[in-house]
Amino acid sequence: MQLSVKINKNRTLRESIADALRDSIMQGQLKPGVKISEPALASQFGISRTPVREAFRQLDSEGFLQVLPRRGARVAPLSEKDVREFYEIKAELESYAARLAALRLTSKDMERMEALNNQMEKCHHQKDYKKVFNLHNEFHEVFIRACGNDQLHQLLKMLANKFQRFRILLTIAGKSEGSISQHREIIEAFRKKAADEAARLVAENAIFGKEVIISEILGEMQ
Amino acid sequence: MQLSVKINKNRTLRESIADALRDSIMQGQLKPGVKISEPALASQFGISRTPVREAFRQLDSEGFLQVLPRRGARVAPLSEKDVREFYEIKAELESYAARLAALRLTSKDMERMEALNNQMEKCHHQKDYKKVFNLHNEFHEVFIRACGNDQLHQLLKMLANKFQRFRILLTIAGKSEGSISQHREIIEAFRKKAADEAARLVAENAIFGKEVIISEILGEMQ
DNA sequence: CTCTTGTTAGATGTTGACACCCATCATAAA
DNA sequence: TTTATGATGGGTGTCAACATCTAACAAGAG
Repeated sequence: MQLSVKINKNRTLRESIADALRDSIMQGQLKPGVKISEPALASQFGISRTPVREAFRQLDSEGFLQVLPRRGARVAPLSEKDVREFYEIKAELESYAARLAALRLTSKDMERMEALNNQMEKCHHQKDYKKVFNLHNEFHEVFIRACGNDQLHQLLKMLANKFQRFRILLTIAGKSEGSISQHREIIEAFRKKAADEAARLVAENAIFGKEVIISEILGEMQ
Repeated sequence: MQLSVKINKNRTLRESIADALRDSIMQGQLKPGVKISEPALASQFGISRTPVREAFRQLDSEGFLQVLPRRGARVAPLSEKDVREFYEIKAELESYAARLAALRLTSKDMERMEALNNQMEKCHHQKDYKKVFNLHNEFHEVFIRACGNDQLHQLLKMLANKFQRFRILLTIAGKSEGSISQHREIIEAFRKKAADEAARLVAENAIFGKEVIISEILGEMQ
């Protein structure tokens, strides 16, 4: 495996390694179930095993790695059931965030969501899927942050990261038109300050993502 | 500080230390903001710093410790806002779990919830608050597990642990009557398979907990 | 007196070494 | 052939030592 680690003088080796591993898992370069060897990683970067081990511990708690005592670390596998459950949790939490945000979004927020969604559409047509994915995340982050519940924001971010490798399949497969039009409806509901409608639409958006992932992507993968 | 660590031959030192620290933080023996020294902990148990450091990493990701690079570890402080946000997230997720569980609870589950709640009442009168708290947790766990979403179950457990030191104040302060009668209503709704009603009651139960904590406990602490 | 600049003691980050454990494979018994 | 037993090679858990950094205090300049 090829990990790119930028060793910044101000940062800890553990931090650098953890970030590099997390990125690599999130982007799907490190496949689920793959075993990761401490000595190999350590020698690959010319460092000792200690910072590598500490990074493992951290990523284990974050759900990216599965570290079994005396058995080493593997990339945490995610089952179809896990993905389904994730989207259902996301639907609940994001729709709650939307309900709160509906009454708190500023006009600046609204402009930003609109701009992000338009950019998303443009990038989608240009087939710049990586960018589509990032814009998609930023769109959702606007109202999640605006809802005022910081822990909810943090929690959703953590979950989104953990399942990024699956979520990104949606945009890579060019299935973003649905989301883009759904986003327009969501913006419209926010504009009307229709909290319940916004909440419902956001939940539907998540469930829509689940359905597409399950039926069209995971179905084909095997 | 007095940590009790049972060093089991089959378990890793890191695991033992992490569990001991987590317990101590959850039970409020280690107060928020208190600095924890690696060398002190290590020498206290006659081990080296390495397993202690790894335990720190783990507890940091779990939200119990706040470890700043080159500045050491402190017990993560939780603000009143954090507690409020936690209960609101709990309300959303548990009510979702209740809605799903309403159609899946077995008669055995129902009997168990009833038995747990009755025991809770008995222990409450006997002022065995530690036991009340555990029974309370078990009660909620019944329908959270029955909902079928394992990740939701895991997530709620993690959140409950992280905020245990506050939640337990409720029962210690003898404020459990409200919950006990609310539990009866919840059981009744489950018996009728009234999913929406059960969901609403469970959410109200969480918000009730929030209100009591905020107004009667945190208010008095300063 | 306040702020800045060494200085120093203590803590954290990292290393290399060692003991122990686990998986694997070879050998032997059934 | 299949199962059981026991080497062995590699990996993991832990340690002690060293390097580096932080925080606290002392001394000096403004």
